[in-house]
Amino acid sequence: MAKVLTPQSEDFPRWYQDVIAKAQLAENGPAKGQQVIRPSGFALWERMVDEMDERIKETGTENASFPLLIPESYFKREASHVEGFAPELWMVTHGGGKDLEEPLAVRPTSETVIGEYMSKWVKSYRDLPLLLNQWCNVMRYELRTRLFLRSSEFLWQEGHTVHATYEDAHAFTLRILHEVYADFMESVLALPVLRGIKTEAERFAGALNTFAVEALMRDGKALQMGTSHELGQNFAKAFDIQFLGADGEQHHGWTTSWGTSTRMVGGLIMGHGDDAGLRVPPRLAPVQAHVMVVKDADEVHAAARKVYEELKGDGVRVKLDSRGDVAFGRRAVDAELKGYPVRIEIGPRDLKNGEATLVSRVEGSKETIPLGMLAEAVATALEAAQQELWDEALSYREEHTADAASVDEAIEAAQTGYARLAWDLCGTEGEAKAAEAGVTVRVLQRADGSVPDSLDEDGLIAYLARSY
RNA sequence: CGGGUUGUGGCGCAGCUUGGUAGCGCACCUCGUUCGGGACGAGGGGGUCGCAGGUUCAAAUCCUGUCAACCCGACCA
Repeated sequence: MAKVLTPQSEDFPRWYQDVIAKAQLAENGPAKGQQVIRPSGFALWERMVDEMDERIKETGTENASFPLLIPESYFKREASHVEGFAPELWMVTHGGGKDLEEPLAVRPTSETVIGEYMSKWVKSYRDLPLLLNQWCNVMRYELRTRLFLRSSEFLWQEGHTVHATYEDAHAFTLRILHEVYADFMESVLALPVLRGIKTEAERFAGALNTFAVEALMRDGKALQMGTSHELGQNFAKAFDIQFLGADGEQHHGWTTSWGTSTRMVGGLIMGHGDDAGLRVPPRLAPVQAHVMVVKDADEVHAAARKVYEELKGDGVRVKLDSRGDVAFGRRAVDAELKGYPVRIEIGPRDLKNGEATLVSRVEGSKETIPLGMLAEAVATALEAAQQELWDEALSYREEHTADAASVDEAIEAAQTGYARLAWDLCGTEGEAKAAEAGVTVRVLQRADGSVPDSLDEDGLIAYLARSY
């Protein structure tokens, strides 16, 4: 097999850049920190959007769209929010050739504009809960950028809700974390995630609590894949989101916000990719089966077309590669770079025996299958690939999680993965010390692995790691 | 803000010391032979050498200035 990429073991960041370039996923934009997402990369994102949107709607949340430009004054209404985001804001100061009376911020997140409208729309407890989501782009000024992981503009989904009580808001924050985010990442992306609560240092600006899901990449570094915040009444007070309760009194609402972004594409690449390129789990894959004409001959084209139609009819996302002017090896390497889960090679040799060759990207295996049994074999292979990716990622995480008895031990263990350390033995001082060594507390969990309701609980366990 | 490095076809680079017709690999185009793991041959297209000025018969090359990017440090989180 030709060496197409820098091996992961040699230089992981270089490997990451290589895959993105060679699989034609994305490239840098004209200005610093921008990214251009190419069709191959965007197809992955579109599939994520489809799956996520379905789960979001399942919670009763509806999609809407709010303005890209937000009056600067809105940001100033919530003190810690503006403080947290000020360094990352892009401001628009001119329009129509004139100075604007009030600068407009390019949204880095939309709590403030949406809060303004929630205030208008919520009058009665009967209006609650108000469950909104928008798919959009946001901009944050960034110095150190990496494609998909950190860029000055990115695509995401941001949910914003108002509830009548703390309990309802809290439960919804966790419902999103479990039923939308963790479920999508584990069952579709085949990436096991740690669910937990963020420390004060890592909390969203203006939130009461931030919950997150974290995945471990194949270089032992963690990646925050999604966050869900309970905002308490902070934004409700800043934006006057009040409702008349059944008791006849005015009450401030309890709000939440939650988001996932194109960063998940980076997580997919680094969570499953190998030295031959991407490995895309079948449930996500924009192309699940790649039907490849091996030899440029009429009967081969006809047979491949037939297989393509049959699989398509079965609901498989299938792509027919009938290019006769590109050598087999190059086409095979391309398919591996892009991580298509299964490939069906059809050539004269196969046809003579009434067979096709089924190649699994994940396992690297090849087997010949009678044409009549191909549909069934493809379905089986897709299921196996999904399971195999999950199993690999899970055992990788297990092998790269170590218990530590002190901050120093945790820093040491975090060089290769997660370090588990009793939060009592760490604390904010230990967290600061670890941060100096490039190690951060990713999430806190209860001893039984469940998600704490707040940081006040006793006996919490910290997961420390290096991270992106 | 300080120190360092680098700017040459789309990408990666050589050429600069010692001025003299801008080159190489990949990619791209055409034709042919190929096509079961990044094919081969022949031919071809594409570059104001970051920008400005200077020295010289002649500057990618020497000199001055300038801009930009990257790395290290500091600052911030």
